[in-house]
Amino acid sequence: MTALVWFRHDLRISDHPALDAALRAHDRVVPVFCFDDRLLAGRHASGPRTRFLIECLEDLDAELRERGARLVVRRERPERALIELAGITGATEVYYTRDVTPFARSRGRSVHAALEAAGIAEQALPGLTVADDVAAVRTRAGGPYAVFSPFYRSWLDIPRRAPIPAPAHIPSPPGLDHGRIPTADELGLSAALEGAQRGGEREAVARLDRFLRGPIHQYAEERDRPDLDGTSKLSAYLHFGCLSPREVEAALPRGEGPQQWRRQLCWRDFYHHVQFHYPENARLEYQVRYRGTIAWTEDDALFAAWTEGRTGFPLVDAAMRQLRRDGWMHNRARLVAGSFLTKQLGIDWRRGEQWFMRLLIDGDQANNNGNWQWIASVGVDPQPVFRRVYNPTLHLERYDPEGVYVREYVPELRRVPRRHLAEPWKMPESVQREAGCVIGSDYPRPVVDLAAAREAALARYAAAAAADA
DNA sequence: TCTCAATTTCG
DNA sequence: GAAATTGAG
Repeated sequence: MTALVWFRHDLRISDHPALDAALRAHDRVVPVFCFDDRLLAGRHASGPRTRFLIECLEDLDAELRERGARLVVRRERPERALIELAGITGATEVYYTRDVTPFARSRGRSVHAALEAAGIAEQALPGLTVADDVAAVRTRAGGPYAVFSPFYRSWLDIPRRAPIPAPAHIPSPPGLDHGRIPTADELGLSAALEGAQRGGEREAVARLDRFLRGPIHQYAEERDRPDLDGTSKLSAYLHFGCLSPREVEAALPRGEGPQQWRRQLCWRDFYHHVQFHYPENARLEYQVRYRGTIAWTEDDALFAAWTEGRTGFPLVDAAMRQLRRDGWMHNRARLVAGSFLTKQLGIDWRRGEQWFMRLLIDGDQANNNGNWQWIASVGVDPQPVFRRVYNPTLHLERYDPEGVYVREYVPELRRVPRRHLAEPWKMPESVQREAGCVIGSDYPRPVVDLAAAREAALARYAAAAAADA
């Protein structure tokens, strides 16, 4: 008997419950990946992320080949491709990893209908999150969670399954047209980013090992420092499932750093929980009082200054240029950049969400949407608005004290003395000339006045809440 | 996972 | 007088 394993963002062979279950129940297994135009050209299409995906698939195919199989690739909707392949191979069942996003679920329903009509069985297995079935976690009152801390406490108590080792051999039917992984050119993708990470399970494992041997032990102290290499940079690998979150958790050593990092893994599970229970969050504010009530600023010039990293605030500009150069941004920088767009500039969080999705190689619907709603103060885990208006000047002093991060990504500021880095517009003219950084020509003047922008933001939210009441 | 300013503590 | 702590928003 033959089974199909439908890969999506679970591009690994280690701790893959669906692959494991298929191998246990069937003599032959056909691993399949479908390039779906709805994703490649959809609202959240992304050249950098698709490039990373291609690398993940090439690596997965190499791992499968070492075990006697090939990745079967189709440029077709899974509703069609899976039925066709089942017909050719005589497969009686399709195995896949359960997903939570609205798109994955509606596509899943189409696939389900097609498989049912064709008389093919299906098996959905866990593997997307640390805890199996995060959707099932309930508060005492019986509802889904909307606050992180209590979710975290419950999450710690969820029983965990043992990680499953990678299979040694994957028997696959011979003579199958396995297709080909398209190249970046064939998909019409623009040039690769300068600093992008390389996709694939083997690269992911190497990075995880490096992180676990060193930086994770300083993670509690260094995680908010974009100038240090203190974070795991595993987000893209987790997004594409090159790493199993459960297996990663099981591999963590003891200590405060690992514990803090595990808590970050829980944020990921939390946002998957939220995405499952509140699919409308994909487009609407979780907090009903802010739906359609905030008077966002429609200013394309300001938005462009933000995306291009020329707001005049060094930390924001470094963050936005890091995104463009590397397809990745440090988490603390994401919060500062997100706070700046939505609060100080007063621009709709959805525009920021979309921009991030376009460039982030770790761009993930559940996490990105959850974090944007969080920093815009319109989502779950609510806090008073004023608590999430971050001051980019103070954040620079605190989290990039020597200016290493800012100087790396904003070369105009490289020769600006340390004491003027946070507020370069206050540099005396002689120092500006000396540093080769004349404000207004070499580096932009600040696009807003921080104190006034903060007050305007608080007023904007207060007016929105009042309008709703 | 804040910010700002007032207040207290310490050398 | 600077640094740490506290409290309000």
